[in-house]
Amino acid sequence: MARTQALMIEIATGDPRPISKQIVDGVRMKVATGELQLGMQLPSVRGLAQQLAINPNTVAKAYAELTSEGWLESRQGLGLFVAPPRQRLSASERDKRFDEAVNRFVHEVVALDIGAEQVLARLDAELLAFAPKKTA
Amino acid sequence: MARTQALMIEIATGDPRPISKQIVDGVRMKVATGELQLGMQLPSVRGLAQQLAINPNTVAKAYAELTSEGWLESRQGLGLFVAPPRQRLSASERDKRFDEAVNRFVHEVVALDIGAEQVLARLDAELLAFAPKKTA
Amino acid sequence: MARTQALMIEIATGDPRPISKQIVDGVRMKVATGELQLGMQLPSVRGLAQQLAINPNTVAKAYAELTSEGWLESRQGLGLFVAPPRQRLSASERDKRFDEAVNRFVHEVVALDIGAEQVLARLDAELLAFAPKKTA
Amino acid sequence: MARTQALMIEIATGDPRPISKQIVDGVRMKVATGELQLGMQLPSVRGLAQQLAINPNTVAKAYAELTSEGWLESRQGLGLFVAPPRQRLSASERDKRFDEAVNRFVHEVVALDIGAEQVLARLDAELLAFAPKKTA
DNA sequence: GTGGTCTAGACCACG
DNA sequence: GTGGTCTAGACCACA
Repeated sequence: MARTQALMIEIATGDPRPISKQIVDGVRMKVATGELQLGMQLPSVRGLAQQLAINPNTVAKAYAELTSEGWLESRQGLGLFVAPPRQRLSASERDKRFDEAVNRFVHEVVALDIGAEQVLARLDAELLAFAPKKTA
Repeated sequence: MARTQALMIEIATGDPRPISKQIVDGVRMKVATGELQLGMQLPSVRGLAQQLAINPNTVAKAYAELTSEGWLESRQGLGLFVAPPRQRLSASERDKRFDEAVNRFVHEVVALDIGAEQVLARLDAELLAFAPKKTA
Repeated sequence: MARTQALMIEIATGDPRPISKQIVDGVRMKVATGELQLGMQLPSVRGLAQQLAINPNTVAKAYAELTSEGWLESRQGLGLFVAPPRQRLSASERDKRFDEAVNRFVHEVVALDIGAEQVLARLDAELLAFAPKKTA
Repeated sequence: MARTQALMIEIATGDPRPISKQIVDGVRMKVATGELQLGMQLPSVRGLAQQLAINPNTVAKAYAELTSEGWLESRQGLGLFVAPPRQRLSASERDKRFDEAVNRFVHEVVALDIGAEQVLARLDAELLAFAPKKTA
């Protein structure tokens, strides 16, 4: 019950992020937006590796990270599934990471000399795209 | 007022960015905010390296990147100075980097499961702090 | 400053835990007991791998897990160091994991038909050995 | 009173233990606490497999392990029954498993940075709940 | 079939 | 020198 059709994860060769991180980000995104819902099965390590034409170990590494972060859970011999959401980080840790992310982003944007209005408008649009969260 | 007093750049050991990038970001930030103004001289490679207790090669590499990007210019035998503002990046390059920054930031925020309103409010405040740009 | 002498981590072939997990547990233990103190450098990936006669990737995997858990932090090109302690898990997550650990342990002990007094005495001794925490 | 009503063993999808081990642990627990008493019959392999919606092979494997450990005994053509209590494990085997369990538990608790007093108090309560052992 | 671990060896960025 | 990533291929436990 609850199988994924294809799970269109894309990896871009030009992307500076390592492949495994792209997979992690992609899956995390799809779970956050509800495209991947609670209990859904993910493509197999070997399957996704073949689909993306990369080494299975790379996929396994990404899945392992997602599992240790609590996004996925493995059922022995069956595969990996979207795990029930739970609060994994302490409030202080979340705040710290949020601060870091904001700082880095502001640095970059200021360095590019882009107006505040433009930045906010863009982010408003991007973030609203993630408003419809898990329907479960 | 053509000399810098100290150039308080800070290196954080916990920061995931390489040290050279921290320097580049820091200088770019200070130029963008006007803390480092046109014509001001930067600390010498050896001086800053000693002040930060890091390898001079690392400082040199950062300065080289800033120079090639047009933020600084070297005057033979005198040292490095803040360069006159010119179009440092092509429009397409700026857009590309902006897209990347936005993408990375959105990814991180989604991963932390922080609401769009909170993100926008925070960024609004942070960006306004940089409104008084270059006095040039 | 603050180098490790040898860091006697031991891996037992008879141990059912995978090698990388043994390393993770060992380091975590030494940090928790203060044997490895804040800012101390860990043996290099290649060095520890050679010392334990295992593959460097296995050490790297263990170190990566410890880093993502917040026990260690890497300084580019320099090595890995004990990170400042911070609260990484939410209270609810901690409680959940504690419950799981207690449950599993009680299951095992009951299955072995070992008296409660004996269990408590043993644990009392084991846990007190970790009383002298970080002197920093 | 030689028949079990249902044998409420529960399988948790999030549990890191393999399903077969969950069954073994569950049955061992129920025998140890006296919920399953001497001579009681266990549900059939197929029945339990259907009830838990898992592969019959998995149940068979768990029953085989329990039988080989002396918790259950099969009566040809009748089914599996709780075996009379005998020394199921040698003293050295018991000690070995106890050591392992203690070690694993201490590792986990240390990793969660939970105080010794809290751990002991909790275990004290949990273990006392199992004081009324086998009525046999 | 599934995921998990380990080995071996390569290449990269950083200092 | 340091850690980080990726590939290739092997072996294991589990269902």
